[in-house]
Amino acid sequence: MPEGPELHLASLYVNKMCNGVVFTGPVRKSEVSKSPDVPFTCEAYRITATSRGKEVKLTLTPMKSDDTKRKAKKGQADQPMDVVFRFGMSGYFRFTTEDELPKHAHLRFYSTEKPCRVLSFVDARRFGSWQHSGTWQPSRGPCIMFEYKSFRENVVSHLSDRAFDRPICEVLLNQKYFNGIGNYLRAEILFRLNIPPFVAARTVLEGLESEDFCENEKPVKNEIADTKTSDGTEHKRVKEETGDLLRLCHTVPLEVVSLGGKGYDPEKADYSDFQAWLQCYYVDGMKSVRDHNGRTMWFKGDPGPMAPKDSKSPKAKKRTKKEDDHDYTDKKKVAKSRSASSAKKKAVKQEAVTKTPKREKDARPKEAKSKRGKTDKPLKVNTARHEKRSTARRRGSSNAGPTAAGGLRRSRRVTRPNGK
DNA sequence: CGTCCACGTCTAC
DNA sequence: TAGACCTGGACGG
Repeated sequence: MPEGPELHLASLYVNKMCNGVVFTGPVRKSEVSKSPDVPFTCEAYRITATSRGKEVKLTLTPMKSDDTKRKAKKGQADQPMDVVFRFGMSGYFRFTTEDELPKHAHLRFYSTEKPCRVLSFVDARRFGSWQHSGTWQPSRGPCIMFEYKSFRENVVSHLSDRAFDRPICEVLLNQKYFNGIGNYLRAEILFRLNIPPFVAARTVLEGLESEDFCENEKPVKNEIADTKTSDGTEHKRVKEETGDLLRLCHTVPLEVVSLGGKGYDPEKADYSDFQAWLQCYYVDGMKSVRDHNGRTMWFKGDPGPMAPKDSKSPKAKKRTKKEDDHDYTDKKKVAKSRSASSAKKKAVKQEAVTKTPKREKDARPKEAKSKRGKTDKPLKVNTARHEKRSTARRRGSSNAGPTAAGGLRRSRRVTRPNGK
């Protein structure tokens, strides 16, 4: 989930769910988490949230009480504390009753409610992190959504930075300049402007002004015009996006925010709106290649001059040694055995804490290129009916597969929503 | 069962 | 510029 829009939706979720709720006691961390303990405990405090780019900050505010004046009990906080979170690949917040704690709830805030409810930072992969008494990470630039003006100025005034020597698609992931842009957003943004992903960033950006002169232009609705070409293939022509690249880095993420909860609230695990919103990322018919950092770049048309020279011979990687395979990752599937009886301590299977070494990569280059004429597949499969994503599922280039941002599991939509 | 893939950083050679 | 860090879902055999 986590790109700028999801982090912001997470902050809205926290503010909505925790409005009026009183929290109490210490902040609790899971056994397996490597992030720092949060040294905060208070009889009664409130929680509010804000977001900036790809970070969310929770503010824990002690409530006034008689105790406060009487010099609260030792250890009790009387000053607010900020905890800054980064979501990694799988982080999110959930507010549930105590007995419905989600799996992987690594940091928890307990309310004073009767059936106690808990605000949890949930993160299955644990790539996320938090820092107490924190501030926004200094190395990250202004938020693309809510600090638009300074975001623009920061980019435009630093175009001489060597960072802009790289392909635009890779620079868009540089959080020092594009705090909030992630893998699906870079694809959607470049796609809207038809910018080849592997063109030098400076080339694409030079000439843009610090000021956004489009700001007041009415957002011309993107018209979609279906046209038939000689070969009978149906094409959809996207009519002019308003604004330059930097403006789209601001408006496109905001479109996701406006989609609402669907994008975030895992509760209603309904990502259909989000899926329908995607025009390029993981969309059937689009191309994809690994960028120089091993991340999949989705695009249409020309990849651009700086495209990876197919260099990475993924296959050359060969098997990784076999020797070490003894991961003692005791997989005790949570046998939902409802041993309601006493001892609840050990019952809670902990995530493996073994330090077992060597496991394979996450983003490792894979098969590449497989040029294929556009021949078959006139991408107009609305006939469907039972249509199980039966479509070819070649990786490395040219098209989709399952699972993606926001959980784009299952079949991919093949036709644009507004395409007729 | 095993392999591949995933919305992102981090640090170490 | 590679790995490291993780879990789990989709798929293939």
